[in-house]
Amino acid sequence: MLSKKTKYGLKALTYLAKVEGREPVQIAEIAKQENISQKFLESILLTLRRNGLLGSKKGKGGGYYLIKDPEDILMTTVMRVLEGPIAMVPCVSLNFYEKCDDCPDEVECSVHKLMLQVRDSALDVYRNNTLADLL
Amino acid sequence: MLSKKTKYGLKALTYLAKVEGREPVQIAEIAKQENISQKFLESILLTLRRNGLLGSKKGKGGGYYLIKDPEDILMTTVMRVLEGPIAMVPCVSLNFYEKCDDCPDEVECSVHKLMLQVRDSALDVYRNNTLADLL
DNA sequence: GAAATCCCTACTAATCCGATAGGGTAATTA
DNA sequence: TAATTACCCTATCGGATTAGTAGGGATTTC
Repeated sequence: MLSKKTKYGLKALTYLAKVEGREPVQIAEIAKQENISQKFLESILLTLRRNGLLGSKKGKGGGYYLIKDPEDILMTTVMRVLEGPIAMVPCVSLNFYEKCDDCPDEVECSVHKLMLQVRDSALDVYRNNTLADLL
Repeated sequence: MLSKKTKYGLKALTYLAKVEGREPVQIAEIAKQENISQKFLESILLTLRRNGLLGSKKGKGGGYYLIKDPEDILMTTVMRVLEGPIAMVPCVSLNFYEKCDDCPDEVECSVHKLMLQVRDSALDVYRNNTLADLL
């Protein structure tokens, strides 16, 4: 299951991508328009900012804004930041690899074989979609 | 993340597919060979049986066995039985569809757009893999 | 009829998720 | 420079889920 964190994060990014110019948008506005708990959204936008996807401006007229063009924001990045590993098992993860403690032989493992294909197909989708493609 | 339930279930199916003839195999044997908690595995094999993927035989010399040829066991079926919906969000699920309670317009929703592609690519993998392909 | 084995229910410890609460800090504007 | 606005950060919590445990049937075969 996709976490609400990721779902809300994606919606917020989409919302910001639609904004004219690059005007900062307040958390409260996004939360209201997208039906998201404001405090929860706050923490999500914060992690997006920490990971270089958003910029923020404090004080009156402040808010969050996209730091790059929507065309340059890959879903691979977004998903890794919000959802974590793309692979369904650590033993087929590119960025979060971990050996299984059971499973003596990775090459022979049926789970490994299957999940490798699933990972590749998901990666394929994420690599071929930027934020701009979702508008 | 893939649940251990699914992981163990897949391993058990693979194990049974490798067995000569269609001799019943005891839970204890599979559990030991594949490093799985026996009681936990028991409940998994039970759901596989209830869903028509395995047969069982009681009494001495009993155990579990494949009820169909490995070539005829699709991963789509296995995944749905063990892991549940293939889609990451209910609003793009074929067999477990549910409308989002937020989200006024599904067609405009960026999450929907992206997850639809992910579902299709995963389905593609599962439809093109039978148990026989994983041996 | 005894042994082997499947079958079923209930419980639990640990973890994660989504959300809430509350206050601190920095920047803008009057 | 003071008030306001809005971001920033920490802590906490209820509920759901997961992975596993325990214990005891019920059935079949030898």
